Amino acid sequence: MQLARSLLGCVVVRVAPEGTLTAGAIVETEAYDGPADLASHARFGRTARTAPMFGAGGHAYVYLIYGLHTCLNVVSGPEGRAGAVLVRALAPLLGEAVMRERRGRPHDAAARLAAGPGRLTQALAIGRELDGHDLTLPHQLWLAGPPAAISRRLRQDGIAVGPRIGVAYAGPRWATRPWRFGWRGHAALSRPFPGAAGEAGRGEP
DNA sequence: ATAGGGATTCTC
DNA sequence: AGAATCCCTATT
Repeated sequence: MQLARSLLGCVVVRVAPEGTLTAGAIVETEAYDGPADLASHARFGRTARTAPMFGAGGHAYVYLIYGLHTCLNVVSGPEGRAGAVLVRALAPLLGEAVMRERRGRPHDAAARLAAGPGRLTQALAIGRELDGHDLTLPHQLWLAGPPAAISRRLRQDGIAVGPRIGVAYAGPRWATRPWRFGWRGHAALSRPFPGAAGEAGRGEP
């Protein structure tokens, strides 16, 4: 959970094989724990797919969801201890035009280009070939610490906390755990946080 | 071998 | 509200 919080404001840098550079600041994350966490892919123990989750921290865990979308995770903790943070949304910093072209949606607002785990990986051209990739080295895909200006703005706006998305199957105990973190009020959030100002749910009688 | 389901997104 | 889509997991 510490990692999920501290990743907010950090910059994801991607250099695609063609040399195309894209980058964005993380505005939303979700924490997933080890085998005890019934919402985590680690709940079945170590398998071929989830092996990176059990590996050394600072590496990527990239998987395919719903047969169509790719999700990027940052592995946490020491080797042997499963855990990862899903990166759910980025605020674009570099390569907006490239992201828009990759998304194939010319009319999308800049802040929406990487708002959501699937959109994010599409905008940065992150595929399963990067599964297990070391994110601490400046090669292909890596993480940079939060720039001072971004860090300052994040501090001013605050961090919103809420339950994780799409994990109802894990049962109430795990589905309601407040392990989703976001830059409060940011336009690049994948969706609003419950109780967050500015966007209410359905009207209440 | 095969069935069931999903850390999503877009359109109707 | 519902489809698209395919890999992973579990079961036979």
